[in-house]
Formats: sequence, structure tokens, C-alpha cells
Amino acid sequence: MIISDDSNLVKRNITIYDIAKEIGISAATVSRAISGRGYVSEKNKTRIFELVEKYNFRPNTFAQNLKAGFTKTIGYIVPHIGNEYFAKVYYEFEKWASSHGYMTILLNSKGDYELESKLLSSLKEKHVDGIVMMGGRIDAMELPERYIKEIQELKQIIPFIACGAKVERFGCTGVYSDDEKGVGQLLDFLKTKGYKRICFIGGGDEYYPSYYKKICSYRLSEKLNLDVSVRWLTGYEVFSYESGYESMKIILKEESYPEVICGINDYVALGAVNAIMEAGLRVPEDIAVTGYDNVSIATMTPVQITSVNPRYEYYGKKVFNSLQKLILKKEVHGESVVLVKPELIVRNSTL
Amino acid sequence: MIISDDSNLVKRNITIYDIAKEIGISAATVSRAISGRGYVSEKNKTRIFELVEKYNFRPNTFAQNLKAGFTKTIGYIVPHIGNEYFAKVYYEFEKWASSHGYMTILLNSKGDYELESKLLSSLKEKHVDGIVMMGGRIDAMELPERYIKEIQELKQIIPFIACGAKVERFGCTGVYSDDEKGVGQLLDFLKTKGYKRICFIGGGDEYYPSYYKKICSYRLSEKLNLDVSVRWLTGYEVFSYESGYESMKIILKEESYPEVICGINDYVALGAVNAIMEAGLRVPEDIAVTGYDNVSIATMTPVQITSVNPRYEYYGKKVFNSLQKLILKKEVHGESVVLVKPELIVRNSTL
DNA sequence: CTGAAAGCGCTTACAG
DNA sequence: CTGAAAGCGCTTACAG
Repeated sequence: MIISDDSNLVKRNITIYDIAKEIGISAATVSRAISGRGYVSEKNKTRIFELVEKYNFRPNTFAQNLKAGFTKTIGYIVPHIGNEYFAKVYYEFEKWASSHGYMTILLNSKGDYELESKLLSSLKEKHVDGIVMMGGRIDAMELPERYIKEIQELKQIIPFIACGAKVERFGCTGVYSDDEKGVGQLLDFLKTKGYKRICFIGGGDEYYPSYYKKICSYRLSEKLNLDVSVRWLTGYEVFSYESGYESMKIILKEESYPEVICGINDYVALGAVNAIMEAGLRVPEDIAVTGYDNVSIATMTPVQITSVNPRYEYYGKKVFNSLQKLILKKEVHGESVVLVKPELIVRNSTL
Repeated sequence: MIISDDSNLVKRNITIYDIAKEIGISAATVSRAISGRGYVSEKNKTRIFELVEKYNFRPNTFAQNLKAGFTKTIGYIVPHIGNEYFAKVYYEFEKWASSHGYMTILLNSKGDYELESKLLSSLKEKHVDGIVMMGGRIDAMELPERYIKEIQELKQIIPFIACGAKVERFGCTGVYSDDEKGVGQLLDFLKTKGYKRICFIGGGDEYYPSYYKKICSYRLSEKLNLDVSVRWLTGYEVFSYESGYESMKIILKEESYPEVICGINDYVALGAVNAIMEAGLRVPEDIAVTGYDNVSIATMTPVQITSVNPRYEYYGKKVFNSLQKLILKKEVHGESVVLVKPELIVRNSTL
């Protein structure tokens, strides 16, 4: 069924003045009634709300913003929202943001720092009340000075939250999953199960998160008396299924292999699982595998993957709360880092 | 290293007036220089741009909007951005939108129609230039009249694009993947390979997209002389991995089973693959499997899944183009439906 | 309880 | 080439 329009033209939006005029009162009174601030006689109130209803009137947020000096809009930059990790944090963030009256502009930087800069400055033009940045330059180990500086300058002007390991170098407030705890939980668990020879795969030293996990696992291995090694594969997109698959194939060709393969994330872990099964070996009986991030594919496999859950709901909430604190205080603190404690989820890819 | 702030307070944003005052000219001239419209002497131009540079000045978009009457902002509602299908279309859409100067507000409705209504009205308040809606009520077979009406009213006021099968009932412009063609390509291919007994799993008649695929496959089966059946499982979240897995288990218990299982999407297909392999059967030798949507997990499995690719890049672009057309024309057409032709991707889950 | 007026930051005919 | 002025739609002291 096709619904025909009254007219084919977009109607001009009606304003507070149109309503005032129709009733024969001032716009100020209408504004007071709608905002709920200030006195309005019951009689006028009902007449006003009748018309609001009739025209389905909504005050123009931009005009309000112009007066109020804030926009109730937040900018959120990720490399690629198709990455489930980013999507899950965003989802939780947005839930809080919109329930608090904020709209979130979601931007994809494709991991391109120049594009990131453009997006950042367009957010500044939009006068968003705050900015969240996850991944992209935040995660890069080596970074031209100007990219760091850009954020240092921006965060003086706009409340800014960076989500990534070691964001202290940007001098801004950070919220991130506590990788040290996550790796710790993982290794503690593996030790309990009697595993000793453990190998991390699928990361790269160019990226802070995987570099940091590596450092943590080395440090912990001494304490726990484990034999931890790290094997990053180059030439592939690290963090990918293929990276895990190919890394595993190489490892399987060697004379002896570790008891546990720890994928830097669940995609990598899944790649490893498939390579192991293809080789005619069993998970976890012959080789155990763990993932990280607890993304949906961790359970969509023949052997469900033990993983570390960042607790997305809490994480997203923390990001929003931290940002809102900056916004409300109208202050830029810029130093505190909030770490979100993850939880280990044991499944049957380990004994 | 911690970078200390000059001041701990957010600086007041400087305006066109501050710049004008510092040089000793009028704000009008500054505006003209920055917008590039109207004449400005070279001398003033350079002085103005020096200060723009110095203060990193960006005009307040909201003030511009208020004058211009548009916001260069688009609202985009999906049930859950963690769903890779939605994320992929959004990603492509956003690419085009932001390269054309539009910011996109991404909202998750969680499939809750009441929340959807709230989000819709908040977008209206924001005076977004256009709205895109994918999934949610758009996909529902049975829908209380008021939910349909709401969209019919909204699209008179704001350019509106609905993405879903059979959106004609909302009387608005639609952009959607051509499921008839997709199912057609799939069945044609299966026939070519000599398959005859085919079963669709993992959908539900409550959802237009799967209902429509069902209708199409029945219609085509007659033409192609195939034996097509449809087995929706209830009690599970349809469209999920579990739904595919459980459906397959039930089918495998029966005395004879089909030659091909067509999952309504790739998650369902993957569930079926795993159930088949668990039963000690081989894919595709014993049973072939196909998916739909060509999501990343289709290739992250031991047996890569033949799937139908909606061609996300083209799809997202089409959505943006259609919306932009509505915005620029300042007209509401509200009837045309653009179908995006998908492509079959053959992998080794079929012969 | 109400209205006139100023102001948020920008743009744009208009007059010079 | 430039500036004064009006206006986008709203809010909010202020005076009544």
C-alpha cells in the first residue's frame, strides 16, 4: 500500500513563535511552559501543550545549544565499527549516553591518522561536548610528535577520553581494560591446570596493547615459573584469523610445540584452533588454546574458546561516566587512567 | 610522561568577533574570508588567516546551522551495531556521509519499538537533515498501526530512508538488498551443481526478510524444479548460531535429510556446519551448506561458507545517495524502492 | 504570571 | 572591498 502525501514538499518547521502567535501570547511564555522553568498559568499551559501536541512541536536543539553553550553531542572515533570489540563498547556507551540525553556521532578512521585528524577537527567544528577515541593512533607504539600534540591541544578545549593501553603519553584521561589483570588471570588459570609451556601469537610490537600484554606475560611468567614465549607473525594483518591460522601452522611444523597457544584475541585463537584441527590434532587434549576479548565467535565454534571478557557493559559505562565527569566539571584533568577489570571465562578449549 | 595544562579550565571558544576585534575590522569581513564567499582584500585575508591559524579557529557549526537551516547531521538507527551486518552497511554509509560533510549519529534501538520511537523523536529535536533506519520495526511482519503511522508522519518532515524488505508499507523511500535476486542466484547455482533437495533454516515468519526469502525460494523452486523446504525453529533466537546448530541437529535425527542446508544467514549456516561435523558427517560431501550476508565468520571456519554478498560498499553508498537526493531536493518522494543487487560467493561448503 | 529585549555566533543582503 | 544591521530559534534576567 502506498501512502500519498498531502504535499510533496517538506514542511517548514514550526517554531515557538508560531505557537505563541496562534494563542496570542509571547514566545517567552511558550518557552517557559515547554522548558518547565518559570511560572506559566495553568490556562496558558494547557493551550500551549495542546498546540505542541497538535503540531508535534520539538524545540530546535541548535538554537537551544547556541544559547546554552553545549550541544549534548559526543564524538566517538574508532578505526572500524565492523570490529566487534569496538562495536560492543560503543553499544554500551551509546546506551548510557542517549539515556542521559547525549547523541553520539560515530566516526570510522580506518586507522588512517590523517583522516583521524580531519575527523577530530570536524568534531571540534561541531562543538561536541566531548570526544572518545578508541584504537587508531591511540594504540600506535611509534607516533610522529604532531599526532600526540594534536590530542594534547584538543583536550585543553574539549573533554577527551582515550581508550587504549598506556594513554598517559597523550596526557589525557584514559579508560581501558586492565590487560595486566587480564593476562594475570589467564596465566594463573593456566598454571592451575598444570600447563607450563605457553606461547602468545597474533600481535605485534608496533601496537601498544599487544606489546603491553607481552611485557605483562613475560613479567608474570617469572613470578609463576612458567615458560612463556611470544611469536608475532609479520607479513599478515596481525590480530586477524589468518594471522592465527598461519602462525599456528608454522608452530606445528617445528619439532616440539607449546602446551597452550594464547591468541592475542579471539579471531587469532580461532585461526589457531582451525589449524590445529586441520593437522589432525585435538583441542584441548593435544594443544590448548585461549583467546581474548570474548567476542561472539568465541562460542560459535566446535570447541568453545576460553577467553578474557573485558566486561563491555561496565566498560562502556565507565567510558561514559568518565567523559560526563569531565563535561560537568568543565575542567580538564587529563591525567587519571581508569582501568576496567576483566574476567576470565573458561570454556572447553582448555582442560 | 604527563603533560601539564596551562590552566585547568576549558577555554572559552573564540569567535569571529574576537578575530575581528584583534585586527580592527568587522565580523562580516572575517565571515566572508573564512566562508570564501564575497570579496575580501588580500591584506585582510592574510591577517585573518594568520589568526585563524594561531587560535586554531573553527566557526561554530551550530550558529551556522541556525542561519542555514540545516545541520549536516544524519540520524541512523539500528537494533544493535554489534551485529556485523548493520556495522558493515553503517561503515560504508559513514564513509560517504562524512566525505560529504555530514556527521552521523548512530543509535541502537535494541529492537525495542518504544525506544525506537524515543530515538526518532530525539533525532527530530536535533533537526537532523535526514534519518536512516535499518531493522527493528522495519523488519517486523505484524506491527501496530501507530508504529507505521509514526514513520509516515515523520517522513513528511524529515527525509527518511528505510532499509528492509517490503518497506513500501511505510510509504517511504527504501533501499535494500534484492533478496529475490540473491535467493535466485543461490538456487540457480545449487541446481547447476546438481543439488535437488534443499532446506532453508534459521528464520521466522515474523520477520519480513526471512519471510520474503521463503516466499521467493518457494516460487523459484517450482520454476527450477527443485524440492525446497523451509524449517524455521522456534524457541531459539532465530538468526543465531544456536538456531542453526539446533535446527541441524533435529534434521539429522530424521530418517532422510536434504542435500543442501541454506542458512538464513552465515551465523545460522555456521551452526549447521558445526552440527554436521559433530555428527561425523562431512561438508560438503555429505551435506552442503550455504549462508547469506557474507559476514566475516563465513571464512573463519574449517570449511569456508558459500554465501550471498550484499555488496556492502555499494549498498552503503546507495543509502547515502538516496538520502542525499531527498535532502537536496527538499522533497519527500516516499515511494521509490532501490534494490541493491547482491552477488553469490562460492566457497567450499558446496561442491 | 507575562512580555519586551538582549544575546548565543554566524551569515548575508544592503548601502556605501 | 567593507561595515551596520537584521535574522536564524531559542532562553533568561528584568521590569512590570
